[in-house]
Amino acid sequence: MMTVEVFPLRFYEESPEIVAKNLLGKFLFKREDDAFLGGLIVETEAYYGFEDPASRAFGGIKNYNITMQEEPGRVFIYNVHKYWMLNIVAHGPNRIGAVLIRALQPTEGIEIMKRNRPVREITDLTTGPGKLTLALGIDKHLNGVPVTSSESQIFVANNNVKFEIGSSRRIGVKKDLNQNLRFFIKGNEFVSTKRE
DNA sequence: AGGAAGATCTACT
DNA sequence: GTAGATCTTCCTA
Repeated sequence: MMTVEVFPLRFYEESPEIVAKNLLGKFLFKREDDAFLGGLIVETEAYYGFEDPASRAFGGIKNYNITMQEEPGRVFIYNVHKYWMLNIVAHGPNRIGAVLIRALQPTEGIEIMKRNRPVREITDLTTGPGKLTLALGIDKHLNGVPVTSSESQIFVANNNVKFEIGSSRRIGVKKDLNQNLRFFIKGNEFVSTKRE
């Protein structure tokens, strides 16, 4: 693998919306023995705290969502409909928030990921929040792990690419806020849905 | 101990 | 476009 440049904690100490956009085009890697699984982040969604009816923190801090209000730059994982959702905690001081990783463009460990989640087309491998956690072998045990160190089992690394950012309402959300909080790389074929 | 909800996915029509 | 399957967690009793 190429040289790895991770981001410091302050990269994640911004509003979820800002971090959601800043994470696009960056690498996400998960360590698997001697191999790395992962790829480019091509689709994200921002979630806030008590004021966001779609947020896991809506209704109060509980055991299972406590990570959302703790230190930014850490993994926050919860379950929905049998699948694990991968988030990265992102918020200013004394706030609550996280960024949901919705889709990856696979670049590393593709063979292993295909074993974890057999598919015919590579465009089916990690093009959805539940799909990518299965392919990368991510579950609740990674909850709280910092993505700010390349020594972590899972981390985010820098990458310099140019692209246009598209946005839309969040996917699958019953009670959404009145603004676009889903962001994706325009024209990328690994975005989970064409909806804009 | 049981019921309900959910930021999903797949397979159909 | 929609129905149904499926799991983890929370709420009430």
